[in-house]
Amino acid sequence: MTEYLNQLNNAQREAVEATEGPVLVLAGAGTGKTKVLTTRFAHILLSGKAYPNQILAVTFTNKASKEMSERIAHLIQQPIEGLWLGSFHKICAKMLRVNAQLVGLSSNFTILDTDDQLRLIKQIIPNYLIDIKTTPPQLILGIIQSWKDKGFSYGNLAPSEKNTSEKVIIQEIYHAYQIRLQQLNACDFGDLMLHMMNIFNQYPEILQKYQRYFRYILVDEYQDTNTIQYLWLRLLAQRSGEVANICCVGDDDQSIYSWRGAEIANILRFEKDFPEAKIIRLEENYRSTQNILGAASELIDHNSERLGKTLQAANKELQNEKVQIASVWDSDEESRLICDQIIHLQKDGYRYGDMAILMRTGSQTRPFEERMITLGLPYKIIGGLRFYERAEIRDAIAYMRIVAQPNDNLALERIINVPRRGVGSVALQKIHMAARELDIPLLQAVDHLLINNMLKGKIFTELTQLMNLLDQTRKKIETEGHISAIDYLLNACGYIDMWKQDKSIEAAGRLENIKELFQATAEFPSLIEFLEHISLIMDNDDLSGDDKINLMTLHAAKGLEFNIVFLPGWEEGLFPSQRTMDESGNTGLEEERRLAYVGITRAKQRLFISHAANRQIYGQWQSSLPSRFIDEVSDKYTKKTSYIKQSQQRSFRKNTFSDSYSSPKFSSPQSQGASYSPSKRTYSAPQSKNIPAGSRVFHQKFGHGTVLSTENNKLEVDFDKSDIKHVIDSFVTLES
DNA sequence: CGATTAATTGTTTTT
DNA sequence: CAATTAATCG
Repeated sequence: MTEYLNQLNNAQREAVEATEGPVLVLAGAGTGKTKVLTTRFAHILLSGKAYPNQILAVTFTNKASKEMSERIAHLIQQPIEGLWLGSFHKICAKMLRVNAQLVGLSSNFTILDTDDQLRLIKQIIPNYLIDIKTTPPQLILGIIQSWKDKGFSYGNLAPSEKNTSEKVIIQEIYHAYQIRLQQLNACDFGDLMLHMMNIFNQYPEILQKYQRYFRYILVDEYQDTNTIQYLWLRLLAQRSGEVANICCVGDDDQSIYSWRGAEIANILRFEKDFPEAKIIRLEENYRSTQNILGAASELIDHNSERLGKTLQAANKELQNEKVQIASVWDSDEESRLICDQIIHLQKDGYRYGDMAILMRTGSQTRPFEERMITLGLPYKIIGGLRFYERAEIRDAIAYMRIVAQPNDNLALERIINVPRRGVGSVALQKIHMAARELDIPLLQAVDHLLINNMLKGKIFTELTQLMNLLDQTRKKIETEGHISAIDYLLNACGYIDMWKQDKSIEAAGRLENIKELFQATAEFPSLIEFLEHISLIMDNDDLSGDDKINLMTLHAAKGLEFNIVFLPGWEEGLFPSQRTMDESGNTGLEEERRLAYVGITRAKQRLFISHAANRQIYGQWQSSLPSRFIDEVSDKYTKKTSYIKQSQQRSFRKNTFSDSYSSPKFSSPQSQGASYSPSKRTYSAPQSKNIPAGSRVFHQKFGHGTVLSTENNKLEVDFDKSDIKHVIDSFVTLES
């Protein structure tokens, strides 16, 4: 029965068994944080201390909560339902659906995405005396967002927050914005938390209900909680006259979201809020080799504001393998070097899926993508442009929204002229006027204008057709289900055709994405439930699975681990980012350093860091110095190699980073399967084929071109929109 | 109204 | 340099 406890070390076991009272677990990288959380959850259940729905477990990402629920189900040997397990926002949304009327919303409120928020702000701004040049809508939205993160409604803004004349005006915009949201029966991400906080404060009986309900509270990634999340947790945990059973797990060295309002101070404040709190440190690292861990520790030691931990490596393998640090001439050399190394390691038996390239910014993926396409290496980009943020997906979702909720004005605005229906700003203005005069939603206003013959010609026919289509779709949902109804709508309204006729390279990928969206829809019983789901979710990154090299930002890599990790672009200005240092000075620098620490500690066996002396920024070549982080790690754990001379002399050779490693030799099969789609941005090598010189071919990345010559499976192609390039034949399709 | 063209502006990081 | 946005013309 308690078999699962034997799998833990002493500190872990202590953290699991200390179920009563407040507990703070300081869990270093790779010390089994998730294991502790899930085992603790299972332990509470299996020892009969609480029912599944009496435990509140908050994580930061949906991905993390998904993993947690899977692992818990595995531990207790049965699937569990009705859990209060999810991201802060998801749990707040769940609570708010029940209590919506208390803040003037009905329970089917919409959750707006950034796009909608911005559109709303832009509509409001003209009524206020504010210069869009100096304070763009983005900035205004950002300030409102940060106020929400700190728990300020427009009415109770702290005086210190309105220290400039602009901010006083923005406060008024904030007010107007909230009024508009209420009219739309909508709220934004920040509101999910803020509304619940206000409800808790205004209606103590509701707060008490939840306090009594949740007998145990578990919090993951505690170092990344922002002020309002902290206040929310504290309200739920601090019952009067009782000691709360709250357990927070975090690592102050891995706090990398302060730009989003996260407060490391929360983790330091824990002891003050819960004086009798038990603090448990997990310091035994099961992930990385000693050299990797040593380098990480040395680096993070340069930070001053930390609680301090000493990580011990449990892994005694590969002791001679040092962290490789390479200097190269430019970013092209860098991607070449890393890709060569990847090929090498793959031949030595490592899987592509065990390797990752982690970088500071999303745009750094480009040179790697290009290199990998030419070499035929399979890769996938995790994060990047989020699936649900793509234009075609948002359009399709807007159609679903207007079907599900006819008064969703923002959705209508998005699709009313997509595909083109001749509705421009003038016609839209007319609809807006009618809606305002009669105090009705936009869709009704359209109806009104149509009935009274106030729209002419093309617009009249097109909009009449659209309105009929929407009605038909709503009926079809009843008879045929939402999937075929939506499918019908998108085809009949010409949206699908619009992309079919689009001759740009991305169009095919976009259609594929819409197909994928339908698949996702199918997993939900109703349209409403699907829409609720997507407004909160971001996890389209089906991590495991295919054997592909992982490309992602350092932020996206948090919580993951890989056998082989490459960290390119360690240059002053890029990493640490100049912008962060300008904006937040030393605090910013320390956060960058934590980001570097997160990057290093992702690696289990081998770690490669590199910097280029020259890099293209805004199309301009700029020379840059090695990152200061490189100097902060001593030779004890690292081996530095410069490739600069060779590369300049163009006598660059393969077998690059290290020639001294040894690993098992066995061939692993080349992965095959899915094809390259530009918007999904994953890629694997297809079968090779015979293409004679002179053929016209199409390349997913470079477009159309003529084959000049062939050599084995390599083609020399003169691309119409680009210059002559060498590509592998399997990346190209033959045209008639 | 919409399509073409000129100008400008920017690259963190995400629930 | 590319991608988005504003401006202009048809």
